[in-house]
Amino acid sequence: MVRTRFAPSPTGLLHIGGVRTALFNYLFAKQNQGSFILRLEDTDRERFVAEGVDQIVAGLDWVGLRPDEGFWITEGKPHSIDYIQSERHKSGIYQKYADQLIEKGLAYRSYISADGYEKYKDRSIKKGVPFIYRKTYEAEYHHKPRQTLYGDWPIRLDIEAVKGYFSEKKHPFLHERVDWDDEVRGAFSDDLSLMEDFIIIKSDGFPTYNFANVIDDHFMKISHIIRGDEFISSTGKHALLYEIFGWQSPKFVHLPVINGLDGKKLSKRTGDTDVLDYKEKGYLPEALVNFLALLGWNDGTEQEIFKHDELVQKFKLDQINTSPAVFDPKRLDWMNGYYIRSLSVEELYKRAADFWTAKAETATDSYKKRVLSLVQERLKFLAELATLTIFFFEAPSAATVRNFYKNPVDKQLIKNTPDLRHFLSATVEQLKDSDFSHADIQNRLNKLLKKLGTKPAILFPVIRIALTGSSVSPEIFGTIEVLGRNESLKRLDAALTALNQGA
RNA sequence: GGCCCUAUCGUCUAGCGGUUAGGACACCAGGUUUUCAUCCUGGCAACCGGGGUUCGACUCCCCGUAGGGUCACCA
Repeated sequence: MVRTRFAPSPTGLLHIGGVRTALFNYLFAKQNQGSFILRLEDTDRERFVAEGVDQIVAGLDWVGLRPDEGFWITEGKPHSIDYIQSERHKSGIYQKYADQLIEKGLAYRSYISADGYEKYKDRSIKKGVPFIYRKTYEAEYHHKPRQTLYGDWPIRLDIEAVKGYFSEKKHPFLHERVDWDDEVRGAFSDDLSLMEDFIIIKSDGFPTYNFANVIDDHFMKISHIIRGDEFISSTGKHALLYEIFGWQSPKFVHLPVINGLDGKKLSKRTGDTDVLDYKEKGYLPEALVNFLALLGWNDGTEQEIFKHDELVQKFKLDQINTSPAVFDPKRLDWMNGYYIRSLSVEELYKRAADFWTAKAETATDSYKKRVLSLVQERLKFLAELATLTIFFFEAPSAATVRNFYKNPVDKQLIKNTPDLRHFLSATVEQLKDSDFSHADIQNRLNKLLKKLGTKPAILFPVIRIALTGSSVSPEIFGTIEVLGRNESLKRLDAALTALNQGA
């Protein structure tokens, strides 16, 4: 039975890297008809951010990674506290197993203060020796208030004792090293003499990550630990703990990091913002998911577009890459645009509901849908909708129109200086009797082209400026059609007036 | 610094001893009645370096080099 977990710490927001990790856990679980579990690792009471919890939940919900079990299930269902470490801590489970280790002589309460520890560390560094804390230092360090209340001092694992323990058991390797396997990178072997007596219970009584992780993964029957590769270096500690407790270790899977375009760790500047920022900018969750799935994984073919179900079906652990990937926002934009283009207008209309300008509010649904179908192919993300469609809801100002005629951007309009007034009035004349269907507009404008003896590259920009107050817009016939008879003729006339006033 | 990981176009990547080193994004050029976009066509562009192993290495091994991770009472 495959059981994976995503175990974020609410010390900040849910970022891109976290979503990718959650995604891979989710995909692997779903593919194997297993369970995807969401666990909250909130043992760091000092850096706890309450809003972080809601944001993580909202972020996962938005990208559609619904946990099967966890401190949050789905909307409407109650939260479960069984997956919140601070709540589990109340049951005394972590302390229980720490006490067990103390009884066996494999762990000890460490009476060295954080300051004292630092002193030892500095001393070692000066000597040029790696700093590896051992129980023997305890004797050297006579801290006065040795008999303090329970819980005031941290508990450390006694590595030397552990070595002895496994040595007595004639374990083939564990008295010297811990061996473990990574499903994507292969065998690892960590030298125990290089592992310090790490803390398993902090002085505030809470377990450390290294300890809580092992206890929880064991009791939650996690089969595969899929996490970022920053955890590779602490996995030896986890593997050792599993051996000590005599528990079967889950499989370890470490994912390559995601870097920014500058090759360094993702930062705010390079795209690692709150996932919900992507929602606000109008990225489609399925596009983000598709994009993220391809960061560190591919199915060996040239396919790049994978629908949700396809990802679930095709995802393979052994196809995960070992080298870091760079988050390229342009590629995301392309993929998002691709997904937007593949939406039906009806669906796009639903998705785009929050992205219209204020002026668009009064427009009818059908009008907005027609506008949408005109701009759909040029949207990279929904937040672009407002600026791309503003002229469909608001006539350009006389000054803007005048300025575009005075300082044209279009190449042909710079080279040639048509009689603007004549062109505009001829257009009005030509369109006056049109039924304003796309075909008829096209037909009439083509006739006009002949009549004026000019080229599309000259006439159309002239019309475009009058209609949109811009040198950029969707194709001209469609724009006129959607704008409709009244508005089109009105704007053409207004442009004429603007020109006369400017002269 | 110790331990560990990684290394194919600018980017995501295919390759798993013999290929004209493939695809996609980006970029450039041309085409689709005008712009931008879409779409189509074409182009530019890569095996970090040095040793081995081998008839033959992008592929395997070693050493460099570069980048990254980690050395917390953070996860």
